[in-house]
Amino acid sequence: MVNQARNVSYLKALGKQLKKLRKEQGFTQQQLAFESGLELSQISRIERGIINTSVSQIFIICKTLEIHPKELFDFNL
Amino acid sequence: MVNQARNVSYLKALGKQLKKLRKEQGFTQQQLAFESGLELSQISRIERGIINTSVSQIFIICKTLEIHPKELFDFNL
DNA sequence: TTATAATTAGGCAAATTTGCCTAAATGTAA
DNA sequence: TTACATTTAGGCAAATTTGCCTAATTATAA
Repeated sequence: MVNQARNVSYLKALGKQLKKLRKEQGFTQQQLAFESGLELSQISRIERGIINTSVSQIFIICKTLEIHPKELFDFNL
Repeated sequence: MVNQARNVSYLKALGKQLKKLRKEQGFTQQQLAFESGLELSQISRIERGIINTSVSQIFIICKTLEIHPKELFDFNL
């Protein structure tokens, strides 16, 4: 998939939303990484919107934060 | 990412939801593929839940179907 | 400021997805 | 059944993600 189709603006918005929800739930990136089993570097990449992550990781993150995936996609643009 | 962490049940549920919404919007897989610029085979793989697709493709599909990503994740389990 | 926590950054190999292709299987209407 | 539309299936190379690692940068509190 070429870069153009990666929808960078969406990825940025998604990352911003994740960061917001993670903090609301009182998690540091490290805690989220440890409890989800994902890599700290990957959490960071997702929040910065520089990676086009998979829906599985979205599910894993949401389960760890105890939020519904719908919440993570609840943003404009 | 090993297969276990791919959350197959979630991917199956997501695929089922996509199929439901695509039909509600009156699209065939081929139409969705053409209008979104994604591959027909990829649409099929996503709906069958055999692939762990990316959030970018989710955004692209939702835009084409004129639905909010929240709707696509609006299912249980 | 100083020390510590938290986040960002970057490289690399292995794993996985994706587009492209052809073909088979299934569904649908006449 | 027959014809046609739709979906599923599978192989392959290229593109991309992911985990693992170390280090640098930024934020926070004493």
